Amino acid sequence: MINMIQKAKDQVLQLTLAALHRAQEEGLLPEVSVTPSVEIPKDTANGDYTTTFCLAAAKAMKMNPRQVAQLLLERLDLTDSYFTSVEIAGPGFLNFRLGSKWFAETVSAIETEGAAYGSNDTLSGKKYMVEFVSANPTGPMHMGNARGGVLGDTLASVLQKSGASVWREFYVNDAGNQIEKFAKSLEARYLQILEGEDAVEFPEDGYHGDDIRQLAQAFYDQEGDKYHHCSQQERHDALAKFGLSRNIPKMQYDLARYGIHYDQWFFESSLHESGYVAQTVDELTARGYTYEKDGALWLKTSEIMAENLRKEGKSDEQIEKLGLKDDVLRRGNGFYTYFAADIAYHRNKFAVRGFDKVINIWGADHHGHVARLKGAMDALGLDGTHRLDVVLMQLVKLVRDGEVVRMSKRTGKAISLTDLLDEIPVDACRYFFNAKPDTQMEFDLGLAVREDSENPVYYVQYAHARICTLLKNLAQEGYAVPAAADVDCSVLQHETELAVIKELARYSQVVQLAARDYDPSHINRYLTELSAAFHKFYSACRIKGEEEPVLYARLKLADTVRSVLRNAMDLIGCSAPEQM
RNA sequence: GCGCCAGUAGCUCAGCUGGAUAGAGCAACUGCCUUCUAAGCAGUGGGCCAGGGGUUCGAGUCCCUUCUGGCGUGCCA
Repeated sequence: MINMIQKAKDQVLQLTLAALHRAQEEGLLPEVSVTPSVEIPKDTANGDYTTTFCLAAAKAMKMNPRQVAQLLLERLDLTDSYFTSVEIAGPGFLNFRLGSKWFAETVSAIETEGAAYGSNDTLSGKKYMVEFVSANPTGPMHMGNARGGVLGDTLASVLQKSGASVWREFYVNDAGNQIEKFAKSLEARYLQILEGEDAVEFPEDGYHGDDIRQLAQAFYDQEGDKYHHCSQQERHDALAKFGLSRNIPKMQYDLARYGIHYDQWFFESSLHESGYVAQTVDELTARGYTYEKDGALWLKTSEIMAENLRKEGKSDEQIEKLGLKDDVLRRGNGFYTYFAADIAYHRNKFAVRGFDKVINIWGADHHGHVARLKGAMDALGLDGTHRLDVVLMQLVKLVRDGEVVRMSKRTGKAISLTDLLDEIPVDACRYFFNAKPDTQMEFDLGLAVREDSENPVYYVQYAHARICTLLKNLAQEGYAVPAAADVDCSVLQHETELAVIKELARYSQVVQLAARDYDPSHINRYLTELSAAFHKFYSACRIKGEEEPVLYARLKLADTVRSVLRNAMDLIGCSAPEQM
């Protein structure tokens, strides 16, 4: 849990405040209530760390920022600190430059922490669930599921690295209307096999994909005409059960090919069978949040949401304009809606299984559902507003030869996740889909297929492989990687060497950012930047043939990069090959 | 109509929640392998940060507004 960036920042803060107090004791500067902020300049010409304190405080002090900076500068004592110099720059920045003490500590910290390096305790003790993909088991998964799978899995890893205990879950929608539709579609295909294509009409709103035909055929191969003349209910049940028994393992298999494994596959049907859905609806009724109208039971969604919006400071007029509507929980025909089951499911996550925080990865087309579900949790006294977070992921736009490819289960023309996996290496898929959730992505199939050395993942993998070979070669010559304690970091003076160490130090911060933003793409960018820093170092500095202190220091540096690259590649589920 | 997300180089995207001259990768062009992996490095060209107002020492970042794209607004899931 060592964060060298934070340690450096804290020290800049302390040094600045100490100088400020000295100046104040001497009566040269007035008291102000401005907290110094410490930043890392984009351009290292402006130092390694900088504080804008003088700029921010000058106004309150009614003084010139540079004048304030000068007074502080004269009172800054860098003895035994991480820094070797400070200077005033621009309108009044105080720029600090790191010295070898910090570099040595950084290398040593990474060695000490090993595979745990990068972890932090910001979420320690918290019980998280990440629910992701949860694709309908009625057909093949599509590109959006691929994105959601990668995103959810990596996010879960990032949260774990931040100290949380994380449960990965797939919600199987094996109940309700779409299962009915699934059964009817299978039934039509099954009867077509028995009676001929023209004898049986296919339902207009059924699933038209070839996978349905194949499932019906497989069912026929197994059961023959056993379900030809039975009751429709019996046939439906048998077909749905058969279809799911084939589709779910298929999904598990495909996700496993991506390196995605769940702690639990949670079945919607279990909530209905145990009566938990009915109980949950009763609980809402008991709390006064439901009413009956037109034979159906409704949830007072608009009332709950309006209350939440008022808490956020929205005016009644603004709320009025939203045209909030209530939702049906139990239909006129007595069946519970998907929404009712979903409320029960989330109640189960909080009330039964006790997760502190639940994160759902949903397609952006479900965004209308977010506030309603949170509101329903609030109504149940489970504080959905703060404990339920939904990451909305923009759908992937498929493009082939400049033409948009629509993905729809019904047309049957969609490129499935299986096809994708057959065409593109897993590492490339994981790296590509591990992108910022809320931007629309364009996936060019033509490009993806021939994506090899152009893919940024290879840039990172190459850096890793390069180091591994290097270490092997040096080992053969009798040069083993030294312990950090035996390395003299002060010989590392080249700009590229220092840049590598600064990059290495950023890792835990990056993990923390990814966890905070629910955006694991921070890790991707970091990997690219660390690799770039290494490649630059490698081009600028030789290792073999150097004087021993330099050779060993650089060897240690290369090995440290290797370990952090490996660490971060593991985190996002990409392999780090030792040779390419 | 209302709501959510987005608009930054030719393309794909960063920009650490307001800091210094807006950055990478790809594509284009120019150099660099008899010495640790050239799947690399160094360099060149490329920008009204969608438009307009505002807030302040300072705005790609915050507020208002217009435009463009995606999605949503079911007794579907």
